[in-house]
Amino acid sequence: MEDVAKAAAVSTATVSRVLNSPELVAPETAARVQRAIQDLGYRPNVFAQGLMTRKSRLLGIALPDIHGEFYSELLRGADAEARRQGYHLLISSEARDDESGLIGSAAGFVAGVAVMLTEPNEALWKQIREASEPFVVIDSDIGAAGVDRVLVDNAIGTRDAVDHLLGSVKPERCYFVGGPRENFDTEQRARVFADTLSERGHRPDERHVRFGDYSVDWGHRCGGEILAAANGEPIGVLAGNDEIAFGVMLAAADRGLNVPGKVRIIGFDDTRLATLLRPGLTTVRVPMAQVGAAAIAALIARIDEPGRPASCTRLPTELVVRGTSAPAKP
Amino acid sequence: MEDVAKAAAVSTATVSRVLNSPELVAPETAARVQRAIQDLGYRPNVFAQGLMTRKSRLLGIALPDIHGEFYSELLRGADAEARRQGYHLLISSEARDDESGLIGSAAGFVAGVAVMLTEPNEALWKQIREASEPFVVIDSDIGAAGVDRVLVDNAIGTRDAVDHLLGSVKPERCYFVGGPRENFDTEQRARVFADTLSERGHRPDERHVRFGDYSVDWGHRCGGEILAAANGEPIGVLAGNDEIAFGVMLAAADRGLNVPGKVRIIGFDDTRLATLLRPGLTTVRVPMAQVGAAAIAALIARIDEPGRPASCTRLPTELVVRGTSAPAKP
DNA sequence: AGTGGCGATGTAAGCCTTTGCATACGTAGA
DNA sequence: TCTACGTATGCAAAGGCTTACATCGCCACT
Repeated sequence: MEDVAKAAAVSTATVSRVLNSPELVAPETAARVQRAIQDLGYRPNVFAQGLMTRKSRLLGIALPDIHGEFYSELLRGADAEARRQGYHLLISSEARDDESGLIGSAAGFVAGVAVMLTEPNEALWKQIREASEPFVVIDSDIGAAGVDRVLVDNAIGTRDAVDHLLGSVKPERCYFVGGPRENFDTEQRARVFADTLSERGHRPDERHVRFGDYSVDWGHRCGGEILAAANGEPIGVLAGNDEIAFGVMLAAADRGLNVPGKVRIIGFDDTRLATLLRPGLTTVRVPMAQVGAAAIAALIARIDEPGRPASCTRLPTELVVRGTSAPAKP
Repeated sequence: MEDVAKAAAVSTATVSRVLNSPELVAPETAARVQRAIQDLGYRPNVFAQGLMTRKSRLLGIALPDIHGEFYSELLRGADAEARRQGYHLLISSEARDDESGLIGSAAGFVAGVAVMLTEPNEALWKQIREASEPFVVIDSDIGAAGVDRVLVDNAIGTRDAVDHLLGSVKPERCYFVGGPRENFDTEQRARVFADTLSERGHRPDERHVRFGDYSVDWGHRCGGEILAAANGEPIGVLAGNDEIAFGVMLAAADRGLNVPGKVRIIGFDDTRLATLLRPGLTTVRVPMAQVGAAAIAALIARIDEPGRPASCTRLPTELVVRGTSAPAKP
């Protein structure tokens, strides 16, 4: 920096000002300094900057698990947005509640953290609240007040999915095969499923709303039980994610039941799998990349303006009709 | 830090030493300082540290594209290893060759960068070489000399796959349906495919070794052409990745050809898709998580010991036999 | 008893920026 | 012509840490 200052015949203070508040410096001087910067290939030292300003252009993102395309899509959107705004993204594959987690160990050198919480986690939640950095929460409804959040609006897609099912299946024949009971998304989807069905005249009981995990295996197993109980009458299944839906397809195949003829299946997430299957899986699209981008955008907004009121972004879900659901009645 | 020093009745220098070179400090003093650190919840300022030591505990990882589980698996392994060694991981979804890429923009505050290069990219390569940080290259054979590299040993898996195919298909009936011609992996796999077949008595021509892209669609299309030319005789296909393999399965299904009866198919990568398909896809497993971990390990080794000779880690691939290939002859 | 050396600790310089305050100059208004 | 103010720039402190060098006991040796 000193070299630049010398080359441009100014003080280091002016060089700094050219970089940080150009409006304070005379245009000709600024131009001269810029040239010197170019010529010497000067790049400010990030550490010194951080030391002075106590800010960094680093954002953390903590996911329950970077696994599968679901999260990679989220990461993709988040990274794109961060980059667009001149930030870098630090990842943590485990939203751990101990020191080894991002929150604990990155404390102090990230400007903020986006945390994805898919299940209640008191310890982690406490740790986040006590951290000094700004943060936003992804996909979690807890700790609602005064916290920036980015959510998936499961209601829209779920409602549409149920109505789509009801186009060709009786309400009593509709099932929801969810993921883990504690999972926020599954929980919401289950509730909206039940509510929508109730509005349409049939309150489903616990045999119609099932919880397990997000695996093909669970879908296969649960699908088998449901089909066994259905006695061949056409049924509709809304799954908690695409893998479960695929499991249900497998269960139907086991019994030689045609999909969508005898069993209409709708997945959730619209992962790659949904497009690959034959017949193509009707599913509810969840815009993960947008969720990631929105989270980063919200985080940066908070960093730039700490006093702003807490935001809550809801990204819409959307039913994507493919081959595993009967077409709506004409 | 000053507070800690005061609380432990030592100087800040001693506090620093306790943290960085405990062997220089008397055990009792160290204990006293540690207590003070605990009590006051002191955490060293990363920026100040970086300013002094010109080092950071940040590692960059640049991928061609963080997309799909292939890369997310890599990232997972890399992050785990980085965390284990007390580093943080900065991601870049695009290994761009301009300023906006990780290499350009993170220059100066990462201790090193792992770059994944799946195709030749002169500009990026040049940029990397000129960067001041240490770096390791993933999956790329270029710029061989003096550079740390982590590679996938495609040979083992490809050879095994070909031999597996030859267990029930004539050499003239074996095909390779690859991804992009320039892609390092596809290129290697194609070569080993051809070599192995040659050793077994049949040099394949360009009709038997095809290039396209890594998509289901290409597999479908190319598989269709191959099957059309095969006149119903049993054939074997080694695909450049699992998606292509799936495309070929689709092509077989179009023609009502049984898999593995009439068409034996082997994929590459062992992605989730391979386990989900029915029949299960025989495929060559590529240990992506290990690749990521090895890359980070190599990077840290280089950082710790800049003078060490360049390393080259080769992770083995392994044939995983499932349902789409005929069982080997008894 | 005197000295050399070693282990433990303190002192203070320096790492590179940012920024509050001071300075210098020029201009407009009185 | 003088004052007052605004604009462009410089000066220097501060930010938290590491580390070379200095210091100080203390023990072992001559």
